[in-house]
Amino acid sequence: MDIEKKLGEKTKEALLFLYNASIEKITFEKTNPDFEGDLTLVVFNFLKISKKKPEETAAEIGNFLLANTPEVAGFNVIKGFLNIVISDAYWLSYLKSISGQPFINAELRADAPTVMIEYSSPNTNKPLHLGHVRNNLLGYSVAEILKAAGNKVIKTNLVNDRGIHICKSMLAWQKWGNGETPESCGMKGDHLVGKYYVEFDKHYKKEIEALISQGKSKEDAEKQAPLMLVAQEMLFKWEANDEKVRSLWLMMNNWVYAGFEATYNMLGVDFDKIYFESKTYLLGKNIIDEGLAKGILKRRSDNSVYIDLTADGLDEKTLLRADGTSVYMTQDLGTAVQRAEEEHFEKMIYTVANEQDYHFKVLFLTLKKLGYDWSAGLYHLSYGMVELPEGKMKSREGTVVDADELMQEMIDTAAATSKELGKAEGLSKEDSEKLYRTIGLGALKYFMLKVDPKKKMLFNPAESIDFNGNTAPFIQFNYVRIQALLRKAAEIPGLESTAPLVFPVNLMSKEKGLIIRLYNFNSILKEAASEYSPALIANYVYDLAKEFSQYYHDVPILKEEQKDLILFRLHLSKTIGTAIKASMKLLGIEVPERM
RNA sequence: GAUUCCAUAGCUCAGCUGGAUAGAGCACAAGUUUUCUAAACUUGCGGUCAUUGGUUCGAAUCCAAUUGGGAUCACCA
Repeated sequence: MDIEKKLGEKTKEALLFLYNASIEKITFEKTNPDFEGDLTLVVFNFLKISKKKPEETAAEIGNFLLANTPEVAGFNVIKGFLNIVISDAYWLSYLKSISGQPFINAELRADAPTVMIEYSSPNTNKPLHLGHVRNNLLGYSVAEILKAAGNKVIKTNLVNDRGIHICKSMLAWQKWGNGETPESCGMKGDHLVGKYYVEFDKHYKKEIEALISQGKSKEDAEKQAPLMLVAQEMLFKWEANDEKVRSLWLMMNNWVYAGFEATYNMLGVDFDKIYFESKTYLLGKNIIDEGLAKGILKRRSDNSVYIDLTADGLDEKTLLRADGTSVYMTQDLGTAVQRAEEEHFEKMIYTVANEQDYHFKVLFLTLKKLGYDWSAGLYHLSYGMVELPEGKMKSREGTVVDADELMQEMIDTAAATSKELGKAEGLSKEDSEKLYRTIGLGALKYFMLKVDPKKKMLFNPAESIDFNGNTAPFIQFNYVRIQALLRKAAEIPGLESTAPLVFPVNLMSKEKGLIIRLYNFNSILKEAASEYSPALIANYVYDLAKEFSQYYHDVPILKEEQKDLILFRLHLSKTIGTAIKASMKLLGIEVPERM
């Protein structure tokens, strides 16, 4: 049984017995490392019922717990803090109970809740950049965490494959591309299409400048620039199913998909279901009609349709233009309803940057007002943007950090560092390249996931991402040390023991600390799942690896003289290795066997 | 103007649901390897938790105001 739960119940008994009072909720904290003990009960809240001094109250409860709870080995009182020492026997029995168990139970109950999580959702007019990388890693990791916490997860991607931005790339390619293809120029398809998106912008800006110098306002110039007019015409043709435009669109989008696939593969993310906006952008209009019929939506005199959310502290939101065409919100309404009809889900998570907080507030509230019960399960996983030292990344100004380039740089750095340290000696070319990928991409993923998703994060291209300290390579390194120990142990004659493990009677403080960290895994996983925060897992696994690193440094394992102790320490190390690997998997990070 | 998010060491970040002397990593300084992989370990340096006020036995944490910064408030996506 969970030791905190048990102590909580015993404490309730103590309060009833000592002070004839019942308290609903008892919580314990980790004991401050400066004091002896494992769990601490703060008794200030109980002074009202005990009517005694803090020290006295704490001592009385401590004595009760000591007398009535076999797991409690002792206690000490400092001011209002009751520091409780849990017996080594309890921690050892806990370690025994998880022996050989996987840290994550993959088996799902038949009635496991279904969670749909949408992430990535790129535009198909340019390659992925660092902002997408955060989105992808976050979405993938949250999906893994939710799975591990016992949910059935459906990963989806809503690809924005139509719209004016795509037409801009198409038009520029048509005008200045000379028929070049990814094959002919050896460029990844998404990068090639992105090149023409930038090309469009370059010429477009010149046209605007020319118009402004002719005396037009900036606003008019942007609308009247010939290139923009042609791009818009292209969009109309696309919507009218014009054959030529459609086939150009299809060809260029396919280039992009091939490029994205390569990036996704390298990042290690995947999807169960991919939606395309070209197929969903017309959805939602019927919902508008229903909403109008119910009187929830209103029509303006110019025929446009809106919902009035001013009573909820938001604004009036237009849902259909005066000409009857949809806006972004319309198709988001439609897509949500379509998904709810296709799949039963308890939760649907949208992984989208926090610049769209307002959009999702409106979306969820509108669905609620339209009477969809399932809208209560919608959640916007709003994450902070990745910023550069000079501020926000801007694709058109070329200040973006390209995803493919960054990943390659990380792998190259990993390779250079590995060679420098002589870590890759004796590995085949294939194995060493796999190792560099594992380390380089691990460093990148950990760097992005260790930060609280809600907070914006800074990336400074001038400072390379670290491989030392609080990083994935450090965690991987400690996993590797454990595997090296286990390999060596297997070669030591006579060490292999088929007899049951003999656990020591007393634990070293580092050993106890490590077992307690293992014990904490489940509650951290639970919290990470309910907070949608891979950062909690990242911090956890770093702390575990760091504590192991200290243990490894201070305590002999294979060099220990007593065979029983060697086997015990190996067993503990192996269990820690399993926990590290499982935690890293939740972050989408692999661990190597040697490095 | 309205709404909203943020502010912790030189830098990047933990510290959520109020608890003991605010923690890591990087950087900087010094040390540790005939001993299981030194991408390591140890020690030192470094803080008015933006400011002010409030609630409380107790506030980095909750509330309010102020200052500074970001985002949003389109018949854009």
